[in-house]
Amino acid sequence: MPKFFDFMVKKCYHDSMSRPREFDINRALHQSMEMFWAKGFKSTSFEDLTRTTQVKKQSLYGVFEDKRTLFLKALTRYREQSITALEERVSRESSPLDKLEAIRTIPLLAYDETMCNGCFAVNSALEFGTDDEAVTREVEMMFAQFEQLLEQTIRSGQEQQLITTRFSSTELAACLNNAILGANILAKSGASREKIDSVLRTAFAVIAP
Amino acid sequence: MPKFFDFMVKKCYHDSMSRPREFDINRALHQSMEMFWAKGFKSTSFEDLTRTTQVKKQSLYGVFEDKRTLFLKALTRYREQSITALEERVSRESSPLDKLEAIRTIPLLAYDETMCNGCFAVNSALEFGTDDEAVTREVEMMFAQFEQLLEQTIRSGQEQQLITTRFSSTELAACLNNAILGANILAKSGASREKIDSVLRTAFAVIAP
DNA sequence: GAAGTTTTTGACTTCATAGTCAATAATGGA
DNA sequence: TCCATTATTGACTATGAAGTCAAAAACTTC
Repeated sequence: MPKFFDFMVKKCYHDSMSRPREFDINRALHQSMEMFWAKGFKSTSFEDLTRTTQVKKQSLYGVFEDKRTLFLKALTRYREQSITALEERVSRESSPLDKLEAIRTIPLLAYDETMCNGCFAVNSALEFGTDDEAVTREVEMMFAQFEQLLEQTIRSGQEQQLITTRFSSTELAACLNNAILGANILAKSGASREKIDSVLRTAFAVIAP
Repeated sequence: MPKFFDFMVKKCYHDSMSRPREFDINRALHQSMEMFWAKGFKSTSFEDLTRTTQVKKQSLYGVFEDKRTLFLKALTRYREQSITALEERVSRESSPLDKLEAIRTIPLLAYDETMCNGCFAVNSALEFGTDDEAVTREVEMMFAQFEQLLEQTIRSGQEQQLITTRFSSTELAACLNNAILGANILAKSGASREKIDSVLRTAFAVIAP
C-alpha cells in the first residue's frame, strides 16, 4: 500500500493514535471567554490566557489558530450560550408581560458576577467598531436574535391588548433592545444596580399602558 | 540684587523670555482628542499623536505630562464643548417638545462625520470600565450634565401636559439618556442612520402621549 | 554679543507581547 | 519493540510602544 494512502487513513483516524491532548478544549475555551469578556481583546495578553487556562502557549496555538481566532470562538460561544439561556428562561413564562419581565431582569440577575463586565458582545462591538468583519457579523447576529425574541413577545402582548399599539412590534423591540444596550454602558461605567434596575423598569413599563 | 530673587522674577515672567513654543497647544489638544475619539486610548500610539499633531515627542511630553494626562485633557475638552454646543442648541427652542427633538437629533446631525465613532465619553467608559478614577469621574460628569438638561426639559413638558406624568421627570430623563447611550452602541456596531433615527424616535415619542 | 532659559530633535532604553522553532515526551498501531 | 504522529515545553525572535536623555536651537534680557 503506497505511503500517501497510509497517511490518509491515519489522518482520518488521527484521534485514536499519537499522544492524546492533556487539556479540555471546551474548558480552555470557556476560561478564555471569561478572560476576554472581562478585559477585552487588546488588554488580554496571550500570557493571561495561558495562565488562566493552565495550558502552555504552543498547545493553545495548536488548537486555536491565533489570538484573534480564539477570541472569535469565544464570542460565538458566548452568543450561543446567552441566547439559549435566555430563550429557556423566557419559555418558562406564559404571559407576554411575564416574558418581558424575564427579559428585562436577565441582565440584573447576573449583575454581581458578570454584569459589571457588561455584555461581551456589546464590549466587542465597542472595541472593534466595524474593523473586523467576523466580529461585526457575530455581534449583529447576537443583537438580531435578541431583538427577534423581544419582537415575538411584544407582538403577542399587543394581540392581547397588554402593550401599546401606537408603535409596531418591531419598533418597540428595537427600542427595548436599545435600552438594554444602554444599560450595559451604565453598568460598565459604574452605575449602581438600583439605578440600572430603575432605568430598565421605566423603559419597559412605558410601553404597557 | 541676590540671585534667587532674580530667578523668581524671571520665573514669574517666563513667557516673555526664552524660546517660544512653535505649536498651538489648543490645536494639538483638539487633534489629539479626535485621534483618541476615533481609536480609543490603547489603540492610539504616541506616534499616532505626534504624526497627527505634527508635534515632536518631547514637545508633547513637555506640555502634557504623559499619554494618559493628554487623554484626560482631551476627554474634558470633549465634554465641555459637547455640553456647551448642546445647551446652545436647546436654548434656541422654546417649546419643550422642540427642545427634546433638538436633543434627540443632536447625535444624528453629526452621524456622518463623528457618530460612527460614537460618543467619546461612552467609548471611554467602555474602554476603561471603572479602572481609572479620573476617567470615571469625567464620564459621570458628562452623563450627569446631559441627564440634567433632559430632566429640566421633561419637567417643563410635564407642566404643560405635553409629556406623561406616569413617571417622574428624573426617571424619564434617565430613560432617555439611556436610550442615547444605546444608540451609540448601535452606531459603533455599524447600524444605519435610519435604524438609529427610528429607534430614538420611538424612544422619545413613547413618553409623549 | 553673552548668559540663561525653554523648546526642539533624534537617538536611546526598557518593556510587553504575538508568534515561531526545535527538541522532547507520550501515545497507538504494526 | 519500533515507528509515525501529535502534544508539550521552554527558549527564541521580532515588533511596537512608552518614556528618557542629552545635545542643539531659538529666544529674551542684560
